[in-house]
Amino acid sequence: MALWTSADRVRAAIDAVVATRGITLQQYNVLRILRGAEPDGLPTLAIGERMIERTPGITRMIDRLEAKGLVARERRSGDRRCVHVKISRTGLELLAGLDRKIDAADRGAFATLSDAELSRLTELLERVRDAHESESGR
Amino acid sequence: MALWTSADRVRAAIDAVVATRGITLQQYNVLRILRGAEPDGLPTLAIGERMIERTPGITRMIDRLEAKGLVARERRSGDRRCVHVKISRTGLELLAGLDRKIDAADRGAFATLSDAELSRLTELLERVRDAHESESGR
DNA sequence: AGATTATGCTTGACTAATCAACAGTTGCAA
DNA sequence: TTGCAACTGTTGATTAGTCAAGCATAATCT
Repeated sequence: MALWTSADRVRAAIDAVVATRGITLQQYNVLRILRGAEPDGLPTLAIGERMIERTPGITRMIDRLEAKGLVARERRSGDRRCVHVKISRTGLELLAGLDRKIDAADRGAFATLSDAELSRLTELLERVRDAHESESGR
Repeated sequence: MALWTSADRVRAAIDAVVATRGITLQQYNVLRILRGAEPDGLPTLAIGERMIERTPGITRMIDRLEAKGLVARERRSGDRRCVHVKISRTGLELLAGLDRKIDAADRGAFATLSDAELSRLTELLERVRDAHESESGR
């Protein structure tokens, strides 16, 4: 319970920040992933692998992001099944405007912990997560 | 990120267990809360306070649980605005059939941590959560 | 080569969560 | 006591996530 409620509190705090620019936290995460994949872009499913959502959800989220002009789809030569998704200039600008605020909110969320406590927390959480690696298949 | 992904992994593990009885994790949590409130039952919004969800979600979740015969609504004398929700016999039986499996899944989810590490993790998480108490209003 | 299987993504139908607005009830104050 | 505000739920509309099935393309097998 402590795990779920604290995760939700932090989520709510960060969500409030990204909501000021009209996107959701999940969409923000996708944009961040795509920024990290510049300038090549990433196939749709490769984005999904780094996220919590299932495949069809990714397709529709990309739909919404594309409708907002934040990303672009592109069929490449080579494997024509793949759809490469690239973040647009507008998308990059949106992220740039959000970076500092997110950083502040993130820092604020864990402000009660010292640096040492924060690393300890991260370490324990990663061990819990990684223990599920094999079973859950992700 | 470690917080979110580990929370989701644990959620998925527990969710898989309750899904075997046709309910969601949130519904399971509501039933647990109501079992804890026996034999009085609880007003609808009081359930919401102990959960992550917002108010309208609670109403509809109670709708679904009522449709399955797992809970019952009852207007009490006294404050006629309140709707008391009580878990039914069927609901209690469903929980009873789930208890051990949930317990096992829960234990399994954190099996990589020693008891001391688990208490440390809980303590850190609670501090993160409680730090948001004032701002988020819950 | 041709048939079969696997991959990558998309769509449709369904379920669920959220926001805004509402109705009934209560409390409080002029 | 009456009128206004607050509280407790509920509903409608919108948006989003999930499963199952489908289409196109690619890889594999004989």
